Amino acid sequence: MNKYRTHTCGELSKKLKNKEVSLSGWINKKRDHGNLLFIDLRDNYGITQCVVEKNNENFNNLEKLPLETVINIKGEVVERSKETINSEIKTGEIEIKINSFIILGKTKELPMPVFSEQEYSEEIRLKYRFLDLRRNKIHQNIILRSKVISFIRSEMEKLGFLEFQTPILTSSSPEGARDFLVPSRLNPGKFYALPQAPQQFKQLIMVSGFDKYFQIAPCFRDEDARADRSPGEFYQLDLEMSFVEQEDIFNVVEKLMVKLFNNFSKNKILNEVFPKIKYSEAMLKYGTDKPDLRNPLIIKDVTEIFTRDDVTFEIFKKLVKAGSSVRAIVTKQTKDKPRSFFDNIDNWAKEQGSSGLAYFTIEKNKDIQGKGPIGKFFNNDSIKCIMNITSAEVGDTVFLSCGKISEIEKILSLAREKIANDLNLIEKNKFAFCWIVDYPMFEKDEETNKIKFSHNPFSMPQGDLNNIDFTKPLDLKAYQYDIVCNGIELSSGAIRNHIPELMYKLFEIAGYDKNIVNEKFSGMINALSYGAPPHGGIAPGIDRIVMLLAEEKNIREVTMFPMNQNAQDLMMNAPSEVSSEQLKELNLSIKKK
RNA sequence: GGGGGUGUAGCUCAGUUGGUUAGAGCACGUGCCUGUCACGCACGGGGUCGAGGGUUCGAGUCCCUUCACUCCCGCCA
Repeated sequence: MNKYRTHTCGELSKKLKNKEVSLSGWINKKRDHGNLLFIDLRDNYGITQCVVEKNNENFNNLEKLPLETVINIKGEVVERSKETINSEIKTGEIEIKINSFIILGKTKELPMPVFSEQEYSEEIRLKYRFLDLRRNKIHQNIILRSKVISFIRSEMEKLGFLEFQTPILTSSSPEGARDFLVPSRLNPGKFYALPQAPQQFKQLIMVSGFDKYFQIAPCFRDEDARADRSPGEFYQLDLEMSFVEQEDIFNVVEKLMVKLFNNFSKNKILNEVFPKIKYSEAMLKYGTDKPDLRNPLIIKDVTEIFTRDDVTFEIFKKLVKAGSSVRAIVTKQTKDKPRSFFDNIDNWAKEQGSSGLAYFTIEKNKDIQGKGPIGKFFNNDSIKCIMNITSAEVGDTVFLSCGKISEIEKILSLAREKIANDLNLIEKNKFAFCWIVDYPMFEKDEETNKIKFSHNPFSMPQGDLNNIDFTKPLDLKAYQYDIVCNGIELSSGAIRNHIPELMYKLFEIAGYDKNIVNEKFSGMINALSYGAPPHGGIAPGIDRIVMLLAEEKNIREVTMFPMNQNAQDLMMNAPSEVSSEQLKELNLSIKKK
């Protein structure tokens, strides 16, 4: 017999009544009646109530144990009387009558309670993560994460994918996020980089003829944190397939996501065939390439209204003349909302750094008229024209933003979310997936005015490969796609460019000459020159998938040992200083400030 | 790099217009209590009010600086 336990704290029932058992776990909670003491013993599997009476020789010692002490108890399984059954817990029909106990792990005074549903400061949670992780909600989140990953592995294997590991120490690449660098001892002055994704390796795996690859891959990017973005490291379901077109990738991922989300959540998937939205359409209708489709609000372009003579809103008219655009969000039947509702939104928009949101409500007496701060600038005809474009009706409110397209896209995208939340328009408990497709190959850098890759430089441009018009690079579309759920970008992927000449040409447009490409992407460009199959893939973010399934708003809630916003591990004290010997070996010196 | 929020007991928080000795719940300690499951009751210990400076007869409260955590912008092929 194992000296620590015969059973776990989650499995005992009436079937074992009157049996002698041994349990080990943490003291979750004590209820001390003076002559009768209840101890809730907790382990990974559940909670079992243990009871001891005054006449037992262990009573006084057990009474003194602080919460979270780890003990082993030996005792008898007793069926509870009807009135004392606790239906909240799995083992609620029995309790253990304690005969003896041993302390296995003492505890100091707790910096944070384990038995409590209160929220605690992030600082204390991260410093004492091992205590935080004992708490039920996050404990279950981490278990869910484990199950999700197993599920994905088994599904991928069923689909014929092979799992491979790729190097963690690799080379820095000029595109993309900041790299984490690792100095090389054997090669003084040179550095490895941690992979931002196994991008080149997975393509090399295809060139090596393995056909279908996947990996639960760690990715490292030295960028600032957000609620849905861990600083430093995160995990992707990285996958790549040979001899495929875009639709083949969609098929695999769509089916996997539907199976996964149906298996791990009760929330309904709104469209099991995910809608495909062109990038340009997404930017127009939602102002972002990661729209939350649960949100019914749609943005419309109404710039033309402000070229009409009968519209007298001179501020916007002047801006439009100078090249600005105007776009609108319409809220249904909001004419009776108090003034404060509208002003609130306008003020909020100003706080976001925009010039605010102009608005008027459509009313009808004899004629149709606009009511509200800017209502008077529009007459019956011009309002009808706006109603026509935006599908607005009498009683609706029109919010307007005017400015450079990139600016109004940004503010209206945020306003869509803000207004929908204020009006409670977002269907909770639903998953709304979509594909965003037809990304542009290039975009203009707003600061330098230079042309750069808009996403992945390894993507295949669309069109007849023998006859691509490179004279208008900004018009080039790529076989590049994102998958989005509830406004969260889950992953992006692409059909890759496997033709070296074409790759050189595209890099040239982005300002990298052949020599740089040969140097920076030597492994890949070389491989593509020796018979590369057409291939493509995608890499859904594991952390964000689990976050959606666990219905958490913050990625730390599904990450076992996360870093804080400043990329520090408060529990392990990372990053930390290193000895001068270590620095010397690496040929490094620290610049004093 | 920039903007917002928060910071008071081990933990979660309250603290009015600047005014006596800074409070509550949980945790901890002591005592009472034989059926609780957020057990109950009584008593007790515990505070650099994030730090520094200023205004004032008087600062947890007002002003300035700064630090920490967090959310957002930038950044994230």
